[in-house]
Amino acid sequence: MPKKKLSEAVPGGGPGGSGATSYDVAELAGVSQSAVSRAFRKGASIAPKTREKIMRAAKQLGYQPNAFARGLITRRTNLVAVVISNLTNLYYPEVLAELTQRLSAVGHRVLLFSLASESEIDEMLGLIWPYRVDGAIIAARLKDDQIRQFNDRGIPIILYNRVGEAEPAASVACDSAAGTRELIKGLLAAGHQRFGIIAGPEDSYVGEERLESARRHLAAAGIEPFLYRGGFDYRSGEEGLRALMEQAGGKLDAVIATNDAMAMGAIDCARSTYDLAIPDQISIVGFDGVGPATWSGYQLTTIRQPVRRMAQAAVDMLIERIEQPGMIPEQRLFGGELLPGRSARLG
Amino acid sequence: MPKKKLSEAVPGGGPGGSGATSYDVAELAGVSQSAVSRAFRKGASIAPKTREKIMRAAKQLGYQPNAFARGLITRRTNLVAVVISNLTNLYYPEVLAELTQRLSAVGHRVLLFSLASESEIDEMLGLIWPYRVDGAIIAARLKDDQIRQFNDRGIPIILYNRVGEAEPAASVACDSAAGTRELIKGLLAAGHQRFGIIAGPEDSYVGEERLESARRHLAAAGIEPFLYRGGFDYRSGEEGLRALMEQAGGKLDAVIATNDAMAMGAIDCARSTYDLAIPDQISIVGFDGVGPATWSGYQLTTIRQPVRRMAQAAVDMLIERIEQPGMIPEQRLFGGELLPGRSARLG
DNA sequence: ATTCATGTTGCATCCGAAGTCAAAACTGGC
DNA sequence: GCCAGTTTTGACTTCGGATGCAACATGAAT
Repeated sequence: MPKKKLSEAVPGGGPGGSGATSYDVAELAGVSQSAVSRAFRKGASIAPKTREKIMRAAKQLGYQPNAFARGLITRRTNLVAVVISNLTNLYYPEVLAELTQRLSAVGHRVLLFSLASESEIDEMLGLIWPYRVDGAIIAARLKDDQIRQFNDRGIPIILYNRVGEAEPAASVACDSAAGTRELIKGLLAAGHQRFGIIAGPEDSYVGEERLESARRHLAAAGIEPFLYRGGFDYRSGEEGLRALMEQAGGKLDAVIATNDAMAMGAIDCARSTYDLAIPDQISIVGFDGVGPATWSGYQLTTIRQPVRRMAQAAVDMLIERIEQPGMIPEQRLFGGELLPGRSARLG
Repeated sequence: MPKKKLSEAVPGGGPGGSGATSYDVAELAGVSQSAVSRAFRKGASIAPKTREKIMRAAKQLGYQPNAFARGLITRRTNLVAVVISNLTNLYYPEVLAELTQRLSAVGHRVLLFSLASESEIDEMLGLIWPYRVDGAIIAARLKDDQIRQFNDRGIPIILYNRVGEAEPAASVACDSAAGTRELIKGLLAAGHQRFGIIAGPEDSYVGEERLESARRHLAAAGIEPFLYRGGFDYRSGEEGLRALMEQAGGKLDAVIATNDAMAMGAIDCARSTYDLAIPDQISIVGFDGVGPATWSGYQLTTIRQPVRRMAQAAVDMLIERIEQPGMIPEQRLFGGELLPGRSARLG
């Protein structure tokens, strides 16, 4: 009785029960298990008509190679971890959708992790390791030692809109500084004098970059802006506008919000609470170019991140680093597109 | 030489390289591989101080059990497939965030699939099978034969805001009919006479339910509404309002949009194109209760789906069915919450 | 017909953890 | 100190597919 490892009779009795294995297919096709394995590996040494015979048997049994068995032996899992800090942000769903589809297109599956707070990262890493992912795309703030853990394990990662500090890490980001500079150049050219900034939380990398850039360019024009710190959400925008108006004694020419959600909050607040006409009485700009920014109720003046290109780049870079480990981490910075909108007067 | 299967010297030389196995830990701790395995399985027969010794060795090597090896032998992968048709919808990111976090909390990982179009489902199923997921949560429209494939393979699924037709399937949904009835009851009580409906695409299950319910309740009051079919997005809402105004000869009392995004589009269009005051000159209602619905610029009158409770229920039901296969599929219908908002006059 | 190159095939082994089972190490009672 | 009863332990096998290697088939060249 040389045949072994044949799965039990299918419980349901129907064709293609859950557990057809390569041995089952081999038996039905009258070949060895190795042949079945080869039939499913493109480029393997197998006669076309044998493959065809095997494929026919496989289809009949509803056989699909077990990714766990395959991953165990090949050490390639075709899994990519995607870590996104807060999904309820308006911006990330778009990124996630792009990443998921592009990763699928190149044969990888997405293992999704979302964080309720950045402090959960270490805990989450412990959940990633067992799955031996081939790589990771991370849109959350990793500390150097966390990046190092990936490097030590030889798992390539791409940071999305973040960059490593001491530890080398490949990254894809939108040029926040340049985008902010464009906006400010326009606002200054249009003659705005009294500026307010609605910034994000201090632990946001892009938020700080945008804030920093805004301050620098305003300072170059001899302007000291009022500042409010929010949480990147709509309510922070409303609250921020109120706070800034207070600080500025009601006289504010322009408000720079470091993302669109806050800009929209500021716009609604300016209209409803202060009865200001936008952009005639006050200019408000955002950053990101999320969907609602182009809604006719807002028509936000903002910088649109080239999400599709960025996602494509992240996936390409990751695959490249998976195929060819040990490459020097590359950093790609994308320029955003200025959406003129109608929420600000630009010169 | 009885010791075998020890991994090579760690390439990086650092502690905790990528490939520590249970054999490595066993050697370092001076025990057998079986002991290591037991140390990581709660409830296994192992002396507390042996476990401690092993855990220390494991930590030193950065060892984490290989989920692929474990999954292969236990036939439990701790993976749950989550399928979401279009992520760029405002509603689903919230659902996804909830699902991901709750699944994590019960020890499951999310394998995410997103669809560019519903026609890709068959293709996507082929990508799911190899991973032998323990279960699936599906917010996309499955045909009966697709549901059957899950049933045949013994993979429990929960349909989210969808229900099976002929084929039995567990599901979690928000009661669209009841929610719509509430809205219409209110609108009728406030004396609205001329109604328009901005519906979603015909292949949306919830969309059709809401439309159907709206028509029925209006018919009961002897009202025949104008109808426009959109695509569930903001632009459809704008376009829809325009189309309805045209149909109604500019005289429209109330507009029922079958989701919030379209309702917001309709509101903006009513204000900017027709210069109508909301809700004084026209009432507009939505459905879902997405984030922007409560923004002060909209304050949408809508039905909020209890997303958190629904996600929790979906996860609970799924886990239950994973632990105890063969249960009769249960269907849970949740009532929504009426958010009065300020976009409609309700009686 | 013989030889050699090329293309296919099957056998045996491996990946890494989990579980079975029998042997070994404790435990307490006398 | 000995014995029965209970933990605890390690050797061995298993999950399902991939792959090196040797055996085999095929066809062309001699």
